[in-house]
Amino acid sequence: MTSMERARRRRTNDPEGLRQKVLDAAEHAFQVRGYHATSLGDLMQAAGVTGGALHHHFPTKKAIGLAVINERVAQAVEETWIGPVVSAASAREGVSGVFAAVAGELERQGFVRGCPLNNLAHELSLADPEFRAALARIFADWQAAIASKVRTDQGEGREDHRTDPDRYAAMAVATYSGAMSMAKASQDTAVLRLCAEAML
Amino acid sequence: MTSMERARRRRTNDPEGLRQKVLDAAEHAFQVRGYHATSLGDLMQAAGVTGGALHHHFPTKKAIGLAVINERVAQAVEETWIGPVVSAASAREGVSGVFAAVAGELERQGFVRGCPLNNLAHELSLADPEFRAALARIFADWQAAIASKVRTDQGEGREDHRTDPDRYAAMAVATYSGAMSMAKASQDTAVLRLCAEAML
DNA sequence: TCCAAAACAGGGTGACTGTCCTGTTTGGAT
DNA sequence: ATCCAAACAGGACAGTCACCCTGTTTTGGA
Repeated sequence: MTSMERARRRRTNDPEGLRQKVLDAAEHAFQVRGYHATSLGDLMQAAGVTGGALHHHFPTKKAIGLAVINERVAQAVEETWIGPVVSAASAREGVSGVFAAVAGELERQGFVRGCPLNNLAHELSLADPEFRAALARIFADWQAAIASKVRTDQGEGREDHRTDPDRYAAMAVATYSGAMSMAKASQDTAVLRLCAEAML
Repeated sequence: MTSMERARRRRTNDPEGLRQKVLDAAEHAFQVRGYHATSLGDLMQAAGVTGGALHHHFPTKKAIGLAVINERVAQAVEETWIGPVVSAASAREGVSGVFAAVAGELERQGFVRGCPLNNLAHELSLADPEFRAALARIFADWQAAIASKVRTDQGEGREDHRTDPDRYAAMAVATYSGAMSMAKASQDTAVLRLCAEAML
Protein backbone atom coordinates (compact mmCIF):
# COMPACT_ATOMS: atom_id res chain seq x y z
CA MET A 1 0.00 0.00 0.00
CA THR A 2 2.69 2.43 0.95
CA SER A 3 4.97 1.14 -1.76
CA MET A 4 2.28 1.19 -4.42
CA GLU A 5 1.17 4.66 -3.52
CA ARG A 6 4.71 5.85 -3.27
CA ALA A 7 5.43 4.30 -6.69
CA ARG A 8 2.81 6.38 -8.51
CA ARG A 9 2.89 9.25 -6.12
CA ARG A 10 5.01 11.39 -8.40
CA ARG A 11 3.15 14.64 -8.75
CA THR A 12 4.20 17.00 -11.49
CA ASN A 13 3.01 20.56 -11.12
CA ASP A 14 1.51 21.89 -14.31
CA PRO A 15 -0.67 24.83 -13.34
CA GLU A 16 -1.51 25.97 -16.86
CA GLY A 17 -2.21 22.45 -18.06
CA LEU A 18 -4.44 21.73 -15.11
CA ARG A 19 -6.26 25.00 -15.64
CA GLN A 20 -6.92 24.10 -19.25
CA LYS A 21 -8.12 20.62 -18.30
CA VAL A 22 -10.68 22.23 -16.00
CA LEU A 23 -11.79 24.63 -18.71
CA ASP A 24 -12.03 21.75 -21.20
CA ALA A 25 -14.35 19.88 -18.87
CA ALA A 26 -16.32 23.00 -17.99
CA GLU A 27 -16.76 24.09 -21.59
CA HIS A 28 -18.16 20.69 -22.48
CA ALA A 29 -20.33 20.28 -19.39
CA PHE A 30 -21.79 23.80 -19.54
CA GLN A 31 -22.64 23.14 -23.16
CA VAL A 32 -24.39 19.84 -22.63
CA ARG A 33 -25.91 20.17 -19.15
CA GLY A 34 -25.78 23.89 -18.57
CA TYR A 35 -24.04 25.98 -15.95
CA HIS A 36 -26.37 25.47 -13.01
CA ALA A 37 -26.88 21.78 -13.72
CA THR A 38 -23.13 21.19 -13.58
CA SER A 39 -21.68 20.77 -10.11
CA LEU A 40 -18.07 21.32 -9.15
CA GLY A 41 -18.00 17.63 -8.33
CA ASP A 42 -18.90 16.87 -11.92
CA LEU A 43 -16.05 19.07 -13.10
CA MET A 44 -13.57 17.53 -10.65
CA GLN A 45 -14.45 14.06 -11.87
CA ALA A 46 -14.48 14.95 -15.56
CA ALA A 47 -11.19 16.83 -15.39
CA GLY A 48 -9.56 14.42 -12.95
CA VAL A 49 -8.77 17.21 -10.54
CA THR A 50 -9.06 17.46 -6.77
CA GLY A 51 -11.08 20.05 -4.94
CA GLY A 52 -8.00 21.76 -3.62
CA ALA A 53 -6.51 22.23 -7.06
CA LEU A 54 -9.79 23.43 -8.45
CA HIS A 55 -10.22 26.00 -5.73
CA HIS A 56 -6.60 27.10 -6.14
CA HIS A 57 -7.14 28.06 -9.78
CA PHE A 58 -10.79 29.13 -9.58
CA PRO A 59 -11.88 30.50 -6.19
CA THR A 60 -15.58 30.39 -7.19
CA LYS A 61 -17.79 28.66 -9.70
CA LYS A 62 -18.49 32.03 -11.23
CA ALA A 63 -14.80 32.40 -12.00
CA ILE A 64 -14.95 29.19 -14.02
CA GLY A 65 -17.99 30.47 -15.88
CA LEU A 66 -16.31 33.76 -16.74
CA ALA A 67 -13.16 31.99 -17.88
CA VAL A 68 -15.15 29.68 -20.14
CA ILE A 69 -16.98 32.64 -21.66
CA ASN A 70 -13.98 34.89 -22.15
CA GLU A 71 -11.42 32.29 -23.17
CA ARG A 72 -13.38 29.49 -24.80
CA VAL A 73 -16.67 30.81 -26.13
CA ALA A 74 -15.10 33.96 -27.55
CA GLN A 75 -12.48 31.83 -29.25
CA ALA A 76 -15.11 29.48 -30.65
CA VAL A 77 -17.02 32.38 -32.21
CA GLU A 78 -13.78 33.71 -33.62
CA GLU A 79 -12.81 30.39 -35.16
CA THR A 80 -16.13 29.18 -36.53
CA TRP A 81 -17.60 32.54 -37.52
CA ILE A 82 -15.42 35.63 -37.69
CA GLY A 83 -12.44 33.96 -39.31
CA PRO A 84 -14.35 32.17 -42.10
CA VAL A 85 -16.52 35.20 -42.86
CA VAL A 86 -13.56 37.59 -43.06
CA SER A 87 -11.67 35.30 -45.42
CA ALA A 88 -14.71 34.46 -47.57
CA ALA A 89 -15.28 35.85 -51.05
CA SER A 90 -18.14 37.97 -49.76
CA ALA A 91 -20.13 38.51 -46.60
CA ARG A 92 -23.14 36.68 -47.99
CA GLU A 93 -21.09 33.71 -49.14
CA GLY A 94 -19.26 33.64 -45.83
CA VAL A 95 -22.42 33.74 -43.73
CA SER A 96 -24.25 31.18 -45.83
CA GLY A 97 -21.15 29.03 -45.87
CA VAL A 98 -20.89 28.94 -42.11
CA PHE A 99 -24.55 27.96 -41.84
CA ALA A 100 -23.97 25.09 -44.24
CA ALA A 101 -20.67 24.06 -42.66
CA VAL A 102 -22.17 23.93 -39.19
CA ALA A 103 -25.20 22.02 -40.46
CA GLY A 104 -22.90 19.51 -42.13
CA GLU A 105 -20.79 19.11 -39.04
CA LEU A 106 -23.86 18.56 -36.87
CA GLU A 107 -25.29 16.01 -39.28
CA ARG A 108 -21.96 14.20 -39.22
CA GLN A 109 -21.98 13.88 -35.44
CA GLY A 110 -25.71 13.21 -35.39
CA PHE A 111 -26.44 15.39 -32.40
CA VAL A 112 -27.16 19.08 -31.90
CA ARG A 113 -25.86 20.56 -28.69
CA GLY A 114 -26.53 24.16 -29.64
CA CYS A 115 -24.46 27.29 -29.97
CA PRO A 116 -22.03 27.71 -27.07
CA LEU A 117 -22.57 31.44 -26.88
CA ASN A 118 -26.33 31.21 -27.04
CA ASN A 119 -26.55 28.41 -24.53
CA LEU A 120 -24.67 30.35 -21.88
CA ALA A 121 -26.25 33.66 -22.85
CA HIS A 122 -29.70 32.37 -22.06
CA GLU A 123 -28.82 30.88 -18.74
CA LEU A 124 -26.49 33.55 -17.41
CA SER A 125 -27.16 36.94 -18.95
CA LEU A 126 -29.89 37.73 -16.44
CA ALA A 127 -28.18 35.96 -13.57
CA ASP A 128 -25.21 38.26 -13.15
CA PRO A 129 -24.07 41.60 -14.62
CA GLU A 130 -20.53 40.39 -15.23
CA PHE A 131 -21.77 37.38 -17.14
CA ARG A 132 -24.08 39.57 -19.18
CA ALA A 133 -21.37 42.06 -20.08
CA ALA A 134 -18.98 39.34 -21.20
CA LEU A 135 -21.65 37.67 -23.33
CA ALA A 136 -22.94 40.91 -24.84
CA ARG A 137 -19.41 41.85 -25.86
CA ILE A 138 -18.99 38.62 -27.84
CA PHE A 139 -22.30 39.20 -29.61
CA ALA A 140 -21.23 42.76 -30.44
CA ASP A 141 -17.84 41.74 -31.82
CA TRP A 142 -19.48 39.04 -33.90
CA GLN A 143 -21.96 41.48 -35.40
CA ALA A 144 -19.30 44.11 -35.99
CA ALA A 145 -17.11 41.70 -37.94
CA ILE A 146 -19.93 40.79 -40.32
CA ALA A 147 -21.04 44.40 -40.79
CA SER A 148 -17.45 45.36 -41.54
CA LYS A 149 -17.24 42.66 -44.18
CA VAL A 150 -20.42 43.94 -45.83
CA ARG A 151 -18.97 47.43 -45.96
CA THR A 152 -15.82 46.11 -47.59
CA ASP A 153 -17.96 44.28 -50.15
CA GLN A 154 -19.85 47.48 -50.91
CA GLY A 155 -16.64 49.45 -51.29
CA GLU A 156 -15.39 46.94 -53.83
CA GLY A 157 -18.67 46.64 -55.68
CA ARG A 158 -19.60 43.13 -54.55
CA GLU A 159 -22.69 44.17 -52.62
CA ASP A 160 -25.66 46.41 -53.36
CA HIS A 161 -25.34 49.76 -51.60
CA ARG A 162 -28.97 49.55 -50.52
CA THR A 163 -28.04 46.78 -48.11
CA ASP A 164 -27.71 48.14 -44.59
CA PRO A 165 -24.54 46.49 -43.21
CA ASP A 166 -25.71 46.64 -39.61
CA ARG A 167 -29.07 45.21 -40.52
CA TYR A 168 -27.58 42.33 -42.46
CA ALA A 169 -25.15 41.59 -39.64
CA ALA A 170 -27.93 41.66 -37.06
CA MET A 171 -30.00 39.34 -39.21
CA ALA A 172 -27.12 36.92 -39.70
CA VAL A 173 -26.32 36.63 -36.01
CA ALA A 174 -29.95 36.54 -34.93
CA THR A 175 -30.93 33.97 -37.53
CA TYR A 176 -28.01 31.73 -36.71
CA SER A 177 -28.64 31.91 -32.99
CA GLY A 178 -32.31 31.21 -33.39
CA ALA A 179 -31.83 28.46 -35.93
CA MET A 180 -29.41 26.73 -33.58
CA SER A 181 -31.96 26.98 -30.79
CA MET A 182 -34.56 25.35 -32.98
CA ALA A 183 -32.14 22.72 -34.23
CA LYS A 184 -31.25 21.90 -30.65
CA ALA A 185 -34.89 21.59 -29.60
CA SER A 186 -35.93 19.53 -32.63
CA GLN A 187 -32.60 17.73 -33.02
CA ASP A 188 -32.89 18.45 -36.73
CA THR A 189 -30.66 20.62 -38.91
CA ALA A 190 -33.35 21.34 -41.51
CA VAL A 191 -33.85 24.87 -40.19
CA LEU A 192 -30.16 25.63 -40.59
CA ARG A 193 -30.30 24.52 -44.20
CA LEU A 194 -33.30 26.70 -44.94
CA CYS A 195 -31.67 29.71 -43.30
CA ALA A 196 -28.41 29.11 -45.17
CA GLU A 197 -30.30 29.62 -48.44
CA ALA A 198 -32.12 32.69 -47.17
CA MET A 199 -28.95 34.49 -46.06
CA LEU A 200 -27.35 34.38 -49.51
CA MET B 1 -52.91 33.43 19.81
CA THR B 2 -55.40 30.66 19.56
CA SER B 3 -58.22 33.10 18.94
CA MET B 4 -56.29 35.11 16.40
CA GLU B 5 -55.22 32.02 14.54
CA ARG B 6 -58.67 30.55 14.76
CA ALA B 7 -60.12 33.82 13.49
CA ARG B 8 -58.18 33.74 10.19
CA ARG B 9 -57.91 30.01 10.08
CA ARG B 10 -60.71 29.64 7.59
CA ARG B 11 -59.28 27.64 4.73
CA THR B 12 -61.14 27.52 1.45
CA ASN B 13 -60.14 24.77 -0.93
CA ASP B 14 -59.54 26.02 -4.43
CA PRO B 15 -57.46 23.37 -6.17
CA GLU B 16 -57.57 24.93 -9.62
CA GLY B 17 -56.87 28.42 -8.32
CA LEU B 18 -53.96 27.20 -6.26
CA ARG B 19 -52.62 25.30 -9.22
CA GLN B 20 -52.74 28.40 -11.35
CA LYS B 21 -51.03 30.47 -8.67
CA VAL B 22 -48.16 28.00 -8.67
CA LEU B 23 -47.97 28.11 -12.44
CA ASP B 24 -48.03 31.91 -12.38
CA ALA B 25 -45.09 31.97 -10.02
CA ALA B 26 -43.25 29.26 -11.90
CA GLU B 27 -43.77 30.87 -15.30
CA HIS B 28 -42.31 34.11 -14.01
CA ALA B 29 -39.45 32.58 -12.04
CA PHE B 30 -38.40 30.19 -14.81
CA GLN B 31 -38.35 33.16 -17.15
CA VAL B 32 -36.25 35.42 -14.99
CA ARG B 33 -33.99 33.01 -13.09
CA GLY B 34 -34.30 29.85 -15.11
CA TYR B 35 -35.56 26.40 -14.22
CA HIS B 36 -32.56 25.04 -12.33
CA ALA B 37 -31.91 28.30 -10.51
CA THR B 38 -35.46 28.31 -9.17
CA SER B 39 -36.02 26.20 -6.08
CA LEU B 40 -39.32 24.80 -4.91
CA GLY B 41 -38.89 27.02 -1.88
CA ASP B 42 -38.79 30.04 -4.14
CA LEU B 43 -42.02 28.92 -5.76
CA MET B 44 -43.70 28.22 -2.43
CA GLN B 45 -42.85 31.70 -1.21
CA ALA B 46 -43.75 33.48 -4.44
CA ALA B 47 -47.06 31.66 -4.78
CA GLY B 48 -47.86 31.72 -1.08
CA VAL B 49 -48.30 27.97 -1.01
CA THR B 50 -47.14 25.34 1.44
CA GLY B 51 -44.99 22.37 0.56
CA GLY B 52 -47.79 19.95 1.11
CA ALA B 53 -50.09 21.73 -1.30
CA LEU B 54 -47.36 22.05 -3.87
CA HIS B 55 -46.53 18.38 -3.70
CA HIS B 56 -50.20 17.49 -3.89
CA HIS B 57 -50.62 19.22 -7.26
CA PHE B 58 -47.15 18.61 -8.67
CA PRO B 59 -45.40 15.47 -7.42
CA THR B 60 -42.06 16.54 -8.92
CA LYS B 61 -40.37 19.70 -10.10
CA LYS B 62 -40.35 18.27 -13.59
CA ALA B 63 -44.15 18.16 -13.50
CA ILE B 64 -44.18 21.90 -12.86
CA GLY B 65 -41.80 22.44 -15.75
CA LEU B 66 -43.90 20.41 -18.14
CA ALA B 67 -47.08 22.18 -17.05
CA VAL B 68 -45.48 25.58 -17.59
CA ILE B 69 -44.33 24.56 -21.06
CA ASN B 70 -47.55 22.94 -22.19
CA GLU B 71 -50.02 25.31 -20.59
CA ARG B 72 -48.27 28.66 -20.37
CA VAL B 73 -45.51 28.86 -22.95
CA ALA B 74 -47.65 27.32 -25.68
CA GLN B 75 -50.39 29.79 -24.86
CA ALA B 76 -47.96 32.70 -24.91
CA VAL B 77 -46.75 31.77 -28.38
CA GLU B 78 -50.33 31.40 -29.51
CA GLU B 79 -51.33 34.82 -28.18
CA THR B 80 -48.34 36.92 -29.12
CA TRP B 81 -47.44 35.23 -32.39
CA ILE B 82 -49.87 32.84 -34.04
CA GLY B 83 -52.99 34.91 -33.40
CA PRO B 84 -51.62 38.25 -34.63
CA VAL B 85 -49.99 36.70 -37.70
CA VAL B 86 -53.10 34.79 -38.71
CA SER B 87 -55.29 37.88 -38.45
CA ALA B 88 -52.77 40.21 -40.12
CA ALA B 89 -53.16 41.55 -43.65
CA SER B 90 -50.27 39.38 -44.81
CA ALA B 91 -47.66 37.06 -43.38
CA ARG B 92 -44.91 39.62 -43.86
CA GLU B 93 -46.90 42.39 -42.22
CA GLY B 94 -47.88 40.09 -39.40
CA VAL B 95 -44.35 38.91 -38.72
CA SER B 96 -42.83 42.36 -38.94
CA GLY B 97 -45.64 43.72 -36.81
CA VAL B 98 -45.01 41.25 -34.01
CA PHE B 99 -41.30 42.12 -34.02
CA ALA B 100 -42.17 45.80 -33.69
CA ALA B 101 -44.89 45.23 -31.12
CA VAL B 102 -42.63 43.15 -28.91
CA ALA B 103 -39.81 45.68 -29.26
CA GLY B 104 -42.18 48.45 -28.25
CA GLU B 105 -43.48 46.50 -25.28
CA LEU B 106 -39.94 45.74 -24.10
CA GLU B 107 -38.89 49.37 -24.45
CA ARG B 108 -41.93 50.37 -22.43
CA GLN B 109 -41.00 48.11 -19.54
CA GLY B 110 -37.32 48.92 -19.94
CA PHE B 111 -36.11 45.39 -19.46
CA VAL B 112 -35.63 42.38 -21.71
CA ARG B 113 -36.27 39.02 -20.10
CA GLY B 114 -36.19 37.04 -23.32
CA CYS B 115 -38.54 34.74 -25.15
CA PRO B 116 -40.26 32.28 -22.79
CA LEU B 117 -40.02 29.43 -25.26
CA ASN B 118 -36.41 30.06 -26.11
CA ASN B 119 -35.35 30.48 -22.51
CA LEU B 120 -36.73 27.12 -21.48
CA ALA B 121 -35.73 25.45 -24.73
CA HIS B 122 -32.07 26.19 -24.12
CA GLU B 123 -32.01 25.02 -20.57
CA LEU B 124 -34.22 21.95 -20.86
CA SER B 125 -34.23 20.50 -24.36
CA LEU B 126 -31.06 18.50 -23.73
CA ALA B 127 -31.89 17.77 -20.11
CA ASP B 128 -34.88 15.51 -20.66
CA PRO B 129 -36.63 13.89 -23.64
CA GLU B 130 -40.08 14.87 -22.44
CA PHE B 131 -39.06 18.50 -22.11
CA ARG B 132 -37.49 18.42 -25.53
CA ALA B 133 -40.55 16.92 -27.19
CA ALA B 134 -42.87 19.48 -25.63
CA LEU B 135 -40.65 22.36 -26.65
CA ALA B 136 -40.06 21.07 -30.19
CA ARG B 137 -43.78 20.74 -30.71
CA ILE B 138 -44.36 24.40 -29.88
CA PHE B 139 -41.63 25.46 -32.29
CA ALA B 140 -43.18 23.26 -34.99
CA ASP B 141 -46.69 24.63 -34.49
CA TRP B 142 -45.36 28.17 -34.57
CA GLN B 143 -43.53 27.58 -37.83
CA ALA B 144 -46.47 25.77 -39.38
CA ALA B 145 -48.84 28.66 -38.63
CA ILE B 146 -46.58 31.18 -40.39
CA ALA B 147 -45.96 28.91 -43.38
CA SER B 148 -49.68 28.37 -43.72
CA LYS B 149 -50.27 32.12 -43.75
CA VAL B 150 -47.69 32.55 -46.51
CA ARG B 151 -49.43 29.91 -48.59
CA THR B 152 -52.74 31.69 -48.11
CA ASP B 153 -51.12 34.94 -49.22
CA GLN B 154 -49.75 33.25 -52.33
CA GLY B 155 -53.13 31.74 -53.17
CA GLU B 156 -54.71 35.19 -52.99
CA GLY B 157 -51.93 36.94 -54.89
CA ARG B 158 -50.46 38.87 -51.98
CA GLU B 159 -47.11 37.10 -52.00
CA ASP B 160 -44.62 36.20 -54.71
CA HIS B 161 -44.82 32.53 -55.63
CA ARG B 162 -41.01 32.30 -55.57
CA THR B 163 -41.12 32.66 -51.80
CA ASP B 164 -40.74 29.29 -50.12
CA PRO B 165 -43.32 29.28 -47.30
CA ASP B 166 -41.35 26.91 -45.13
CA ARG B 167 -38.18 28.87 -45.61
CA TYR B 168 -39.82 32.16 -44.73
CA ALA B 169 -41.45 30.60 -41.67
CA ALA B 170 -38.17 29.09 -40.53
CA MET B 171 -36.45 32.43 -41.00
CA ALA B 172 -39.14 34.29 -39.07
CA VAL B 173 -39.02 31.98 -36.07
CA ALA B 174 -35.23 31.67 -36.09
CA THR B 175 -34.67 35.39 -36.48
CA TYR B 176 -37.10 36.24 -33.71
CA SER B 177 -35.63 33.68 -31.33
CA GLY B 178 -32.09 34.81 -32.01
CA ALA B 179 -32.91 38.49 -31.88
CA MET B 180 -34.54 38.00 -28.49
CA SER B 181 -31.44 36.20 -27.27
CA MET B 182 -29.30 39.10 -28.36
CA ALA B 183 -31.68 41.67 -26.95
CA LYS B 184 -31.63 39.82 -23.64
CA ALA B 185 -27.84 39.70 -23.55
CA SER B 186 -27.36 43.31 -24.58
CA GLN B 187 -30.51 44.60 -22.87
CA ASP B 188 -31.15 46.56 -26.05
CA THR B 189 -34.03 46.19 -28.52
CA ALA B 190 -32.11 47.64 -31.48
CA VAL B 191 -31.62 44.18 -33.01
CA LEU B 192 -35.36 43.55 -32.91
CA ARG B 193 -35.99 46.79 -34.78
CA LEU B 194 -33.45 45.92 -37.46
CA CYS B 195 -34.92 42.45 -37.92
CA ALA B 196 -38.46 43.85 -38.08
CA GLU B 197 -37.44 45.82 -41.18
CA ALA B 198 -35.67 42.86 -42.74
CA MET B 199 -38.64 40.50 -42.40
CA LEU B 200 -40.99 42.74 -44.39
C1' DT C 1 -75.87 13.98 9.25
C1' DC C 2 -72.10 11.23 8.14
C1' DC C 3 -68.11 9.70 5.80
C1' DA C 4 -64.66 8.85 2.45
C1' DA C 5 -61.73 11.14 -0.53
C1' DA C 6 -59.54 15.05 -1.90
C1' DA C 7 -57.07 19.30 -0.49
C1' DC C 8 -53.92 21.25 2.31
C1' DA C 9 -50.40 22.11 6.41
C1' DG C 10 -45.88 21.62 8.04
C1' DG C 11 -42.00 19.50 9.19
C1' DG C 12 -38.39 15.86 8.41
C1' DT C 13 -34.71 13.55 5.66
C1' DG C 14 -30.84 12.19 3.10
C1' DA C 15 -28.29 13.66 -0.59
C1' DC C 16 -25.84 17.16 -2.65
C1' DT C 17 -23.74 21.81 -3.42
C1' DG C 18 -20.22 25.54 -3.23
C1' DT C 19 -16.79 27.09 -0.33
C1' DC C 20 -13.07 26.97 2.69
C1' DC C 21 -9.35 25.08 5.66
C1' DT C 22 -5.42 22.54 7.05
C1' DG C 23 -1.71 19.91 5.60
C1' DT C 24 1.66 18.11 2.10
C1' DT C 25 4.37 18.29 -2.06
C1' DT C 26 6.75 20.56 -5.81
C1' DG C 27 9.83 23.75 -8.19
C1' DG C 28 12.71 27.55 -8.67
C1' DA C 29 15.57 31.13 -6.60
C1' DT C 30 19.50 31.77 -3.61
C1' DA D 1 21.79 22.22 -0.05
C1' DT D 2 18.16 25.36 1.66
C1' DC D 3 14.09 27.78 1.79
C1' DC D 4 9.76 29.77 0.50
C1' DA D 5 5.94 30.61 -2.32
C1' DA D 6 3.10 28.38 -5.36
C1' DA D 7 0.66 24.08 -6.50
C1' DC D 8 -1.93 20.48 -5.04
C1' DA D 9 -4.49 16.85 -1.86
C1' DG D 10 -8.40 15.73 0.77
C1' DG D 11 -11.76 16.37 3.75
C1' DA D 12 -14.92 19.44 6.74
C1' DC D 13 -18.54 22.64 6.80
C1' DA D 14 -22.98 25.00 6.71
C1' DG D 15 -26.50 25.65 3.76
C1' DT D 16 -29.82 24.20 0.29
C1' DC D 17 -32.27 21.13 -2.45
C1' DA D 18 -36.16 18.04 -4.01
C1' DC D 19 -38.92 14.81 -2.20
C1' DC D 20 -41.77 12.44 1.09
C1' DC D 21 -44.48 11.54 5.26
C1' DT D 22 -47.92 12.15 8.76
C1' DG D 23 -51.63 14.56 10.37
C1' DT D 24 -55.50 17.96 9.85
C1' DT D 25 -59.13 20.37 7.38
C1' DT D 26 -62.41 20.89 3.76
C1' DT D 27 -65.72 19.23 0.41
C1' DG D 28 -69.31 16.88 -1.87
C1' DG D 29 -72.18 12.99 -2.22
C1' DA D 30 -75.06 9.33 0.21
